[in-house]
Amino acid sequence: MENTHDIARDIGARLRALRRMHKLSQRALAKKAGITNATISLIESGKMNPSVGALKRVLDGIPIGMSAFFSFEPEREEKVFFVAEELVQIGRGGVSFRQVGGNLFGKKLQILHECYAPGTGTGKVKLAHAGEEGGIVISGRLEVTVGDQRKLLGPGDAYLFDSTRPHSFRAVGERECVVVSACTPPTF
Amino acid sequence: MENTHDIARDIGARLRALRRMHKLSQRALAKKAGITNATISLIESGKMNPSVGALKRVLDGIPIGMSAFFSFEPEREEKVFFVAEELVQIGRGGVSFRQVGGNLFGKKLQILHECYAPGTGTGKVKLAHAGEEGGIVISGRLEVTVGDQRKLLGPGDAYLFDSTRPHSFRAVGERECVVVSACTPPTF
DNA sequence: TTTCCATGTTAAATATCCTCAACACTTTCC
DNA sequence: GGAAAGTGTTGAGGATATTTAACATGGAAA
Repeated sequence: MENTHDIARDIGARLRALRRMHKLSQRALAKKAGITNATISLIESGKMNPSVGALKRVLDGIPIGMSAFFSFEPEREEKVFFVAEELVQIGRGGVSFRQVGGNLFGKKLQILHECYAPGTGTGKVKLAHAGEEGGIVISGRLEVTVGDQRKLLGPGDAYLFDSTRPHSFRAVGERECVVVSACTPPTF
Repeated sequence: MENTHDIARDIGARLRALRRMHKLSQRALAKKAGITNATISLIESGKMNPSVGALKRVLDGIPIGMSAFFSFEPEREEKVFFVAEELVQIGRGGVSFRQVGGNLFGKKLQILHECYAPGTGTGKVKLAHAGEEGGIVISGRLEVTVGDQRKLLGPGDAYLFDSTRPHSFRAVGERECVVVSACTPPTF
């Protein structure tokens, strides 16, 4: 459980890194943002939780969008190849999600190797989140529901839609169902 | 110039739409988020600027990430399902690319069902373009070159990298190689 | 009808953010 | 050296977010 304090420190670290990356002093940024340098100091040192409005004004001064800010992370060496065993397991129950890349912080693309046991799925509650997602069925039969549309897909069939539409997945038939899917931006 | 009030109303509208999409009452969401329903009411009606910490906790209750929340926008109607025959053929030579969705104008995600005849590939010239791409090998063996790294991938193995790095693909061995890949943004 | 439970809104009190002003420190320039 | 202007940090107080506890409305069941 991530508490308010952790969030503040996370925000602070991101802001400090970004500000330095743009070669701005706290005062310079504060002036562009229309707030005081003290606020920026407090935010960066993780000593307070800025309001969304205040953060927005600061980010406008850099400039960077809210969405980009929250998917930002200081650079590191990138891992490119992943053998099958390295795909991290993030599913549970009858559904198994194997993700390419362990930490997608700062990434724009999430690719999953999904395996549904017969009759299992994402549950009754529909998912809905920002972004776009799609996939291709490799084997088995997958029932996909998007908004009020529903369709049964077999091997070679595919789907692609805006993730803000409520959606759910369920494997039907007696064989397990394998799907390769992609999301942008990552949602887990 | 966007002022604090506009931001508050924007946040409120997004949150209300998302909450209803997930069929949660203000109180139900408040309980999951660990805050009071009054706060959610005030946020949704645009009467205040929540702190980032408070917003984060609310979004955790939905759940949706910060980045996704700020890139969220209302839905539109479009084609979602594609049977195998509808995947448009855009490959040539020994390589066949079957794309999900015919016209990707305005889309952020491109998903391909790729099939390489033994020994074929994307050619000697390395590709390099904006975006990010990844994929999972379904069958056969694929040699992937990214920058000065090269690796031979088999079924279940995967790759994920920034597309600005020069890269190329080639099927090796005697069997054909099948891969499901994704790009954001689309590059064809 | 009456009661009950759920919804969203709001006033007053408390907790927190944000600013103003000052502080200590370093770098730059005479 | 000393002044001047830069850096980030902190205390006190006014401004604002958040809680507590109530209010008003609406639908469902008796």
